[in-house]
Amino acid sequence: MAQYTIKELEHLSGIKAHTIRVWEQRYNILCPKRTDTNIRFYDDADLKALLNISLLNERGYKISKIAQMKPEQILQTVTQLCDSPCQCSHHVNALVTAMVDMDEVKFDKALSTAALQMGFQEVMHEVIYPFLNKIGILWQTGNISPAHEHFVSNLIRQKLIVAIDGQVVRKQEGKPTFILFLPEGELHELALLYMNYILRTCNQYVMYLGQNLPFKDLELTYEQFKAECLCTVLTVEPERERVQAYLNKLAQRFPQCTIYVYGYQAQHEFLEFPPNVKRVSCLREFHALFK
DNA sequence: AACCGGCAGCCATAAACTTG
DNA sequence: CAAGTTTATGGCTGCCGGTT
Repeated sequence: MAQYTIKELEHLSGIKAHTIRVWEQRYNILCPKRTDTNIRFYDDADLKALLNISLLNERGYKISKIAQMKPEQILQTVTQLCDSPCQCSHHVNALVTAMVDMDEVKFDKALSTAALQMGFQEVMHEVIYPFLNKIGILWQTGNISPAHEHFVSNLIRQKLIVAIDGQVVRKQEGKPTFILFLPEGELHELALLYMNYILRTCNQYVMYLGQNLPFKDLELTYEQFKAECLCTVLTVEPERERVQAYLNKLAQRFPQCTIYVYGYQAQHEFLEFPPNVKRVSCLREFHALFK
């Protein structure tokens, strides 16, 4: 069972650590265990309870009212609220809960109901991305196990692949070709898959080469198909110090291409983008380019 | 020993809300 | 609408464990 510090709870629930302490002191909301040195730590049950409370609080329920409610009552009210459409944060919370439970059915159900209510693209932008951001915070602190990471990324991957499958685009004369790839050592594929989906919905012709692609193979494919555009996502590779050199290498080796670069490593302020390399700072922006 | 970062606990205050 | 109440947030201080 996972353990969380008060800071991690703050990130996951959006409730400030200070406020969590005050609520505990005033209303006995959450009674965390303590270390020998009196530091609070929380378990999965605490996290789930707080996610529900934060949802009610967000919807205007006063904390004093919530504190008076019994746990079953809170659960019931949350369920009622979740039935009303167009509320994104509860979908995100549902995903976090399903993840800590490693409950595939629940996870799938959360994704499906969200998709039913708002459509797949909106779910990607409004639910899955906020969700990945939230747990990204946990990944950085090492509190999420690799098992959790695989669990969620595989399920989301499946959804994306099914969605992509439904978008067949034929090569036509005069239509540009996009090559999508991740650099060597890079395995974080979700964003690249989503770019694939976006391009196909915008009726663009895509060659998807996937993760961990050696530079040589990229060159070979390029030579063979003469693509007009390249797209890539830099999450951990290349490292901070080597990103600039990598961008320059791409620009120099593929001067005829427009190269779109997304991902954490592409967002650093100090980077200088060569004229044919475009920084993608969010995927909505990327989508807007091809509408 | 001096310093640092994170935390608990207390107090003050701003902002939102309720009541008469 | 003014006064009172509730709630969230920020400041401050001292404590603790770890580091230099």
